[in-house]
Amino acid sequence: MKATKVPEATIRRLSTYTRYLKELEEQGETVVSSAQLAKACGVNPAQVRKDLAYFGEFGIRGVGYYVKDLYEDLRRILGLNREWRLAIIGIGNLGTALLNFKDFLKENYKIVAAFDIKPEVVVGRVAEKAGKPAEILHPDRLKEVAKERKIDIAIITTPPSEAQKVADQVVEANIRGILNFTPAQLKVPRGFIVKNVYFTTILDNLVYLLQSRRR
Amino acid sequence: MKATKVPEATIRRLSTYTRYLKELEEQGETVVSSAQLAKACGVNPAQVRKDLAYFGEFGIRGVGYYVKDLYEDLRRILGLNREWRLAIIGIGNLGTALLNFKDFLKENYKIVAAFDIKPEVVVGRVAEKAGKPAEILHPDRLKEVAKERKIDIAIITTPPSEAQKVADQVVEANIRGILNFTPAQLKVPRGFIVKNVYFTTILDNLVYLLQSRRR
DNA sequence: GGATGTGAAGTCGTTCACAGCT
DNA sequence: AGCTGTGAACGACTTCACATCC
Repeated sequence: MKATKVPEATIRRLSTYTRYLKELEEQGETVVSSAQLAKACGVNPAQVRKDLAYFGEFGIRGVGYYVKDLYEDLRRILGLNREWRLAIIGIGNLGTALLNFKDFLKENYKIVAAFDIKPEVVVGRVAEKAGKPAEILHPDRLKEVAKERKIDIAIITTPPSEAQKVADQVVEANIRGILNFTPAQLKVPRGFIVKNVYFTTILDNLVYLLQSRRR
Repeated sequence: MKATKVPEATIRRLSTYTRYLKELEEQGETVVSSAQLAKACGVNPAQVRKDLAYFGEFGIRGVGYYVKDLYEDLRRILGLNREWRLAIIGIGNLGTALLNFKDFLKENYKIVAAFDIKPEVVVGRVAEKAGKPAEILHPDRLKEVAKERKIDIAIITTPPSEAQKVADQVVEANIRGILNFTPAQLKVPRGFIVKNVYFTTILDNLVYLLQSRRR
């Protein structure tokens, strides 16, 4: 057990491990080794052990890890053992998809609000897709609603040109976490955290790899 | 100019640089320094120069880089100077969003096919959103259609449980690039490339950071 | 003068290899 | 005997600092 800073990559992998552990648990497996976990998640066995070592000792030498215990420990470590309340800002195609996307979201994530500059325009689209009338709010109400509904995280799916302005409002509303789907580089004050989901960039990346290996 | 392997992170950043260069060009700027580029993209100036150094010398000492030239050089390096033909497999909420998502996709990406196991079920949804009847094909036709339409990249947006099966069909169709939006760990033979857009994982990551800093 | 290009130093993350438990 | 936990070796990427060139 250390107090060292935990690499970002470690957290990403812990998240992957939990998914696999959940599967194992559903299959009734009780024990798993670092080697097995590593293979399933495409990493080195020592890496698995190192990742866990940042947070304590979870295994039994000569045996492995108890699936259920490790699963629960990891969920606790990652903060997935409590509810996180999300708002989606920018109800275009992507925002709409996310609103309807509950299947992909783990149970501990709850979408509690949706914002768009043109509520009246987008409300129809969401309604027809969700099968019930949806409530879309104007971003000017962010601060008020954030407090009222205890929003933890803002997901930004506006056009890139609007993203920084929205981010400023999010900060103003004191929502500390931002998941940014736009390619814009958001600037936020210390204490706020932005994570980017650059799938455009990842696509570019894929293209580079494809292109550079046909030599 | 070196023949060393280029770090993945470098490619990601080059992609970011191109976006900023495009902006500069539109604003009529002709020259940019590594310091300016670095600031806009949130990295170290030396990093910018190192990234570029993998591919040659693009700047003029004492001056900086010509915006237009660098933009075009980077596009060429990344392989963005030709058309890439995409197929989307799995026309649920996310797949539908991507189909309607042309605004986010650069001009050189073209969606040329959409697949789903239940074409008749999803076709209505896409049609009404796109404003014109859409053609949704059954994945069994992947191989045939891939050849015919020269599909370069498959974007997988099926439920996680179907992802590996679909990936096998993609490989069978000899589509070399896969952009995987599911949390499944896809196994493909050597020569095929998978890139993951784990936004679920990134969300977990954000939660960890939020949770661990409130101490 | 001033900004690039780059070896060298530094930092961070991964893998090895083995001691330590069960 | 077997698998974890971990210091040490390794490797990869980043940052520094300065020589180089316009």
